[in-house]
Formats: sequence, structure tokens, C-alpha cells
Amino acid sequence: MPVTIRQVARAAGVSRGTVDRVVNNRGKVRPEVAERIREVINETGYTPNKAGKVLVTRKRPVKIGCFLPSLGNAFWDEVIMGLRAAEDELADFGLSLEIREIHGYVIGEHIEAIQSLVDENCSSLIVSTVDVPDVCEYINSVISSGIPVVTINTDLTGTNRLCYIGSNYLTGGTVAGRLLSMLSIYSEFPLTILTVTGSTMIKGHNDRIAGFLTSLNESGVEYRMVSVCECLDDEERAYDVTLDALREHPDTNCVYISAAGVTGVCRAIADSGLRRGGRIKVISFDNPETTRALIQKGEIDFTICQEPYRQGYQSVVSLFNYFLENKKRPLSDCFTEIVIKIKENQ
Amino acid sequence: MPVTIRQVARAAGVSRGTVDRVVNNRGKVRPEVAERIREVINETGYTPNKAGKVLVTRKRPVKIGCFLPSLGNAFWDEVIMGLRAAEDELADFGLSLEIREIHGYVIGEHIEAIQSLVDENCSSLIVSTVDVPDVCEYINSVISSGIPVVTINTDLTGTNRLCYIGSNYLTGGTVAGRLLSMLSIYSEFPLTILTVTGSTMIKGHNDRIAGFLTSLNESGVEYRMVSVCECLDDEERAYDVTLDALREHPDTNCVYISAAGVTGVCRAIADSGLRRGGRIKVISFDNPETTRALIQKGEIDFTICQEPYRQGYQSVVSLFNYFLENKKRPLSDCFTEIVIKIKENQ
DNA sequence: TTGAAAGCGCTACCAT
DNA sequence: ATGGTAGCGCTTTCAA
Repeated sequence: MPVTIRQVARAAGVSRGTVDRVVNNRGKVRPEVAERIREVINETGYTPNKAGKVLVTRKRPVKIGCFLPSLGNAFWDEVIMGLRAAEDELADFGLSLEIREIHGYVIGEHIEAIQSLVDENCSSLIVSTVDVPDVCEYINSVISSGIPVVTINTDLTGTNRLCYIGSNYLTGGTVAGRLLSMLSIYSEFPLTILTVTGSTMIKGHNDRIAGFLTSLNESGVEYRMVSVCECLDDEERAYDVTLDALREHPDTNCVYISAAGVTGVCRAIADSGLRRGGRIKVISFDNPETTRALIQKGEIDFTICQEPYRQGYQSVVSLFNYFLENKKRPLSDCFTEIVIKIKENQ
Repeated sequence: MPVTIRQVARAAGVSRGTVDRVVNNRGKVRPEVAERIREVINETGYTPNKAGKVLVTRKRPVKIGCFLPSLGNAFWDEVIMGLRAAEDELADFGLSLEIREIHGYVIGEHIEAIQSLVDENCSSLIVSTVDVPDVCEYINSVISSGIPVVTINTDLTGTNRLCYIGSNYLTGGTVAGRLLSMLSIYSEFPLTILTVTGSTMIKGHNDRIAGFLTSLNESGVEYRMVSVCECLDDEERAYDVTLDALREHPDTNCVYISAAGVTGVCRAIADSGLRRGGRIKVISFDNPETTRALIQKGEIDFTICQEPYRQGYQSVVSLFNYFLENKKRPLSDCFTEIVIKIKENQ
């Protein structure tokens, strides 16, 4: 039977209120009294019961704000499902979730949206935004003001965020490269690869390419990277750059898509008329409905995923527990698994 | 602001106690009064608050019993980590977990161990046991006595279990077959496959083989299955049967391990001296430490996993919520993902 | 600086 | 059959 605040109070010869002040560092306790209470707490191993806590703070529920650049990007659907599932599970324990979604990567808009969550008295934040100095500086100021922040899907380097929950992009690229080399081990021609990336400004995209190359080099498979084009995560642009590149390099037998624009790329491959019949291997990342359909049709060989549902679910649960445990246990980074999806395991 | 039992009572012109009786079907309420209360509940959308519930039932915490045939099988380590993580998270909300582990598959021992959990007043059970009539009948009698049961990892067909949380073995086999065929698409020799299974009595093992074959057939790759041997999940026996089979079929170029005994099989392959240098492909299931090491050494090409951690975590969380929500929302089966692991994404 | 008491939502118990 | 009340563990407020 776990020890309660009442037992601690009795043992220390004080009232529950005083113990509460010590436990939550509310001050106004004579040092020697505080010391005695702390001793009792250590001896008994007292930890405040979460259910009791939840009940009393019912009028000001723990409101977690969540910012995502998710509009117009189907990848985030599963993340949001995870967020909502956690909210659903914890609503009765005093959690409420405020999700702010925007389109694109205009820094000012990101900061503005995040600030609006702060203004609505969110007691903590879950954010996925661009890793640039302006944003990081802003985030650090938010953290300094007492609002803990968890980064999700994309980390913010050099901030004091509580933890990062998301994928290791470098490893994702490595897995893609290794699997490709396994698939090509008996192949007679050298791999001739076209890479379509989102932006060379985005670390995650670059990491995926770097890991991919490392892995190909290590495995000793013969390959040639004919071009790396940017599509800025735009389907139309993805179509155009892919088609141009394929016309310029008609010997291409593998297309590596390190970011969004997957549908555009696949359409371009089809329209190029090059080596149909499964000779052009296509590798992508993540698994929104559009990608899923392309895998089912055999237009993509495999896609590398990152547990988006768990990214959402986990971030909420972790942050909520962090609060309820008086911010005592620090949160550790959580790297979601690199999940290989083919037709059969979607 | 969610509606409380007090508000419902006031609106219906009765006391909280009466509302409680209606909500929890404790009887002793005049039908017309019950009807009026039910109306108010529907209008207001009242649901009992979980935190309040937890607090009052603190003296008789929800004790979940868990039975696993896990002794001596490293696969279960991660499942147990998941179970413990959930317990840790929910302990303050009144959850306690009683785990009973045994070695092997002697039916009487399974039933006895499960019964001991019932005897210790577990209010619900999580079990993984053998799917045979005797056990199913026993489980159904437990369920009839009011103790809900969740099956984990292995389902019990024809029981009234609340839900199954685990893998679809058939799909697992399908993924294995499909991936092998992708890997072998440029191969010059036909696949000559030796299958080492656990037991032809165990449905999961058979399903993995059936799915594997379906997949190979569909993909049109040329193959021959030279033999299917049983190792009864025993390393020594696995070594012996594999070595014998390889000697009898020295043209074998692929070994498919559908259950445990992985280490023994790999040792036999090495000792056979056949075609070393990566020519014998090895496919396994699950990813305990031993398998992990073999993948790192390149002795296994890939292994097909089933989210063991989540099997543990999810089963506890689901069952706990089921209780706290007055058993209202029925639980739906949860098929964990088929996760392909290669050297890079372990 | 400290204590006493009220109250969060719920259930259990006792009285009617 | 129904109502009233106490109490679960905690925080908050008011009084001392």
C-alpha cells in the first residue's frame, strides 16, 4: 500500500499543507521543518498520487498545445490520430489538447502560431517546426518562461527542449541503401540512381541521402548517382524535375525519393516510358494513403517509415506523465523505429 | 466542462447514489426513476470520471493477472518490458500487475498457473497459452465467472476473450516470402529452401509457412522446398535436424526458420561448410538478443518481427481502460505490425 | 510560517 | 428503493 501525504505529515509532525508546500517547492516553510519532511519522504519513498492530483486540478486541466506544419501533407494524418488517441485516453485525467496546424514553412507564421498556443495558456508544447536560429531562439525564450517543450518528428538543435520524439533520418537512409543493395546483389547492371529530394536546406532530407550513400558504399554494390533534384515537397515540381532528369539520364534504373512529392515522381516515371516492367526500382519514405496505393500497384518497391502514430501518442503521454510526476523524471529522447513497408505489410 | 454525477443527480431530481446505481447496474432502482436518469445521461452525455473512480477504489486496486509461457524464451523479454512500462504508468491510477511465467507447453501446468491468478483475485487476465480445446474450455469457464480475458501473442479460437493483441502469423509469412522473392529476382539458380519449424502442431508456425509459400507462388519466383523439419523450439534439436537436412540436400541455398531454434540452425549452417560467403540466405522470425547478434554478423539476412513491447504495453492499457470505462466500449482486436529488421534498423 | 478545512468526482455504507 | 454522508489523495484557501 503506497504511502500518502497524510502519512508523511503525521510522521513529520506537521500538516498536509506543509508537506504539500515542500513537495511542490512553494516556499514558506522553515528550513529545518522542510528538512525533516524531506527526510520522511526519502525514508518512506513517498510520491504524490497522480489520481489525487488530477482530481483537484480539474478546473485548470493540463492543456498541451501542439503545433504542426501539417496542412496539405497527408503524412501527418497518423501523427494526429496518435495525438487524439492519447487525448481520448487521458481526458478524464485532466488532459486537454489544442492542435494548431499550418501550411508551409514560413518562419514568421510558425512562430506566430506557436505564440498563440502560449497565449492560450498551454502549460506545455509539442512542436514540429523548422530548425533555424530564429525559431530556436524563440523556443528557448518560451522554455525560459516555464513552458516545457517536446519536439516531435523534427528536432530543434541547440534548444533546451525536454526531449525529441521522432525518427533518426540518417538511419532511415542507411536502411534504404542497405535494402536496395540487398535487392540488387545479383543484378547485372550497375545501379544508376536518380535522387529526388525535398530541399537541400532541410537536414532530415540531407541525412536520408547521406545515410543512403554510406550504406551503398559499405555494401560494395556498384552504383552511380546521376542527379539529385529538389522538388520542394511539391507534386507538380516533383513531376517536372523527375521527367527532365529521366530524359537526360535514360539509363536510370533506380529512383530514390527522400521526401514528399512521391506521387509526382511516380507519374513522371510512368510518363517517361523508360524500362517499364519493374526495371526501375523506386524507394520512398513514409506511408500516406497515396504512397500506399503506389506500393499496392507495384510502382514503389518499398518505403521506409517512422511510426507516425506513435510519435503523436507518445509525445502526449510522456508530457502528461512528466507533469503529473512533478517534472521530476526527466524525459529521454525517443527514436521511433525504422519500419520497412512493402506491399504485404502495409 | 464535463458533466458530473452530481449534475445528473440534480437534473433528474435524485441523489448521486441512485445515479450511481443506474450507471453501474447495481439494481434496486424503480424502473421509471432509472428511465428518467438514463434520459438525463443521454441528454448530457455524462460519463463517469476515471480519476474519481480510481481514487475511491484505491483499497481494491484493479489487479490484472498475466500468464506467459516465457521462461527460457528470450522473445518474451520485450513483452514483459511493455507490461511493466504500462504498470509503472498506471500504478498511481490503481493498477497492479501479477505476472506468472512458466516453461514449456504442458497443458495442465498452464491451466494450473492461470487458475492461481484467478485464486489471487485478479479481476481480469492477459494470457498467452496453447490453443487446444481443454484450455479454451477452461478459459471460457473463467470468463463466465466474470473475469474478462485478453489473449496476447497467440489467440484462443472459439473463446469469448475480449480481444486478441498480437501478430497475424499468416501475414508475417507472406512478408517473409515476398521479401525473399524480391531479393532473389536476379538470382540465377532456383531457390532451394529448407524450412525449420517449431512444431507442426502450432498454428502460428504453420501459418508462417503457409503465408511464405503463398507469397513465393504469387511472385512467380522459381523455388523448391526440399524439406520441412521440426525442432520443437529446441536449439540442440534445431542444430541436428538442420545439419542432417543440409547434408541430404547440399544444394540448399535458403533456410527459412519459422520459430525458435535460430541459434542452433545458424550453427548447423556454419558447420555444414556449405557455400559460405553469403550464398545461403537465412530468414528468421522475431528479434531476441541472440538473433540480433546473428544479424549483425551477417549470418541472418533478415528477421520478421511483431512488436513484442507493444503487445505487452497495449494489453495492459486497453484492459485497464476497459475497466475504468465500466466495460462499456468493447475492445477490438489489435494486430501488431509486421516489422522487417535487417542489420541497419535493429 | 503553519494548520485546519473545504472540495474535486466517485463509490460504499448506513439509515430511512 | 432512495438519500445522506464519509472518505479516497491532493491542492487551495483562509485563518491564525
